[in-house]
Amino acid sequence: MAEGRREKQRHATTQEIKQIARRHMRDQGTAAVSLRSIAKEMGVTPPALYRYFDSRDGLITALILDAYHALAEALVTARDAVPSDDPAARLLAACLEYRDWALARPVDYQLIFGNPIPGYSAPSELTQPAARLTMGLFVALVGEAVARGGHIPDEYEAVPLELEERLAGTEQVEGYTIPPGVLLFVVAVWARMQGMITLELFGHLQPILGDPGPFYRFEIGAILRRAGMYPAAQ
Amino acid sequence: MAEGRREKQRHATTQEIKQIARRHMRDQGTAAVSLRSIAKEMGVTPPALYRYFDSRDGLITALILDAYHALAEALVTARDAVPSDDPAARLLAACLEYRDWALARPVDYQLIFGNPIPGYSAPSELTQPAARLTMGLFVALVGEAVARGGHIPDEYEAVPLELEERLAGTEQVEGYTIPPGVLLFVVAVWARMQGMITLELFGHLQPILGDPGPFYRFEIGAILRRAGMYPAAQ
DNA sequence: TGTACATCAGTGAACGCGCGTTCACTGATGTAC
DNA sequence: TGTACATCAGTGAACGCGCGTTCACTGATGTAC
Repeated sequence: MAEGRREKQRHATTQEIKQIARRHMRDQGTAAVSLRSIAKEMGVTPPALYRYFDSRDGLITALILDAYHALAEALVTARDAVPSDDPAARLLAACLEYRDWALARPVDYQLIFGNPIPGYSAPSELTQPAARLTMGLFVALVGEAVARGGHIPDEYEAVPLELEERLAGTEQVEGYTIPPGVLLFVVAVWARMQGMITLELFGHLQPILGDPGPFYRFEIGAILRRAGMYPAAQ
Repeated sequence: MAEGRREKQRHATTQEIKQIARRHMRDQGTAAVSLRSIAKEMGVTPPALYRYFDSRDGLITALILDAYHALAEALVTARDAVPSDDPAARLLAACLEYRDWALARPVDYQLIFGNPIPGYSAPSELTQPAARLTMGLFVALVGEAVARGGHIPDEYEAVPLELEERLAGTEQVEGYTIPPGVLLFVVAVWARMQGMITLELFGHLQPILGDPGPFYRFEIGAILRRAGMYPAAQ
């Protein structure tokens, strides 16, 4: 009887608070989260929320951590929807899900990759491990793709000296060792996704490209093809 | 006597207000700009500021437009510091300045490329022309580089149909016609710069790469080299 | 099964705060004759 | 060169607002015997 009725209730209320907070952020910007307005919507007095979070910052920290984990989970789900004997297809699925998730949950995306709240930033000892989840996932996917006939494009194999030194220190990701070229390649792909998505989220691509979706798929396709990691057409 | 003493004073005060607003944004986040705190720092009562801006939103709009123009100007200056008979070197200079400017004035960068202020976004009829300045500059630089022996990498020449249709509509930029491949290539380069810079600004690259500078230069170098637009070593 | 007690979710009043914006005004600065 | 007038920067009081957080409390829910 570890999880009694009270614990369940408590958990449900906690979730409700976070859910409303996310919606407020979506509707009025990430800085608009306020305990009073959440309480109002729940039909409860503001001090009641202090039973669940010790301060407004505590709530925000929880939202940020949730966002990290939700992103990682979404990527894992997308990856695992593809048979594990086709690593290229799994990698592609994860790359495409990255954008889909960002567009579906722009607030969570901003909590991770944008200035979360004025003057506030989540303690990095909490966010760093969460951030590693996503990197680790892509590193593993590229690693598998390389093992199955893929190859890092030339330019990432010839790592410049000043970069190589640094990368030697971070060779261990998620417990297993990866060559600097792979890590560099992953970071490069990651930055490209990031760039296209933030430009799209803030409306900079639409005036030029209309729907940015085809461009995203084109760019991802181009880089993966150059790495021999694009899934064969069915 | 078009610009009398009063006009000069007025202009100086307007600049002072914006300068303080920028500093407050830098120190406490972009949402922290408040007329009252600016007035306090200037040793003036809050209503006095209404002589210069008709509301808080008006001030923010001015800051955003300033940011666009400052970025464009910085790029032009960096470009023109390189002899015009070396378009590749000019292009590279502009790409590197893009990051330098973002790091030097992160607030202005966020005003352009991030969620400026909760629930507020500048009227697009004002920002769009300003945004075009930057795009136009890169388009022109790449155009010149192509005319001087550069070439768009293969993958951007073979534009997918669904993209080609849309690009046909925006072929005119800054008054002169550009082929879809060039436009696509420019957007791709832009997105890469964007991605690396936002990741760096929010501290996501440092845990992996240490100083992200070498990585940025490496990536820009790689894409420009592949396009035959990397300046010859002196 | 029934009672006494502990736990804990939520209340209601209050605190001090900074915010954008309005209004009628004062007094200095510039302009026209 | 001197005076009358218009312009305009800035004042001070006031408005109503929503905010995070504290505190002593009530009353329901669960637990131990």
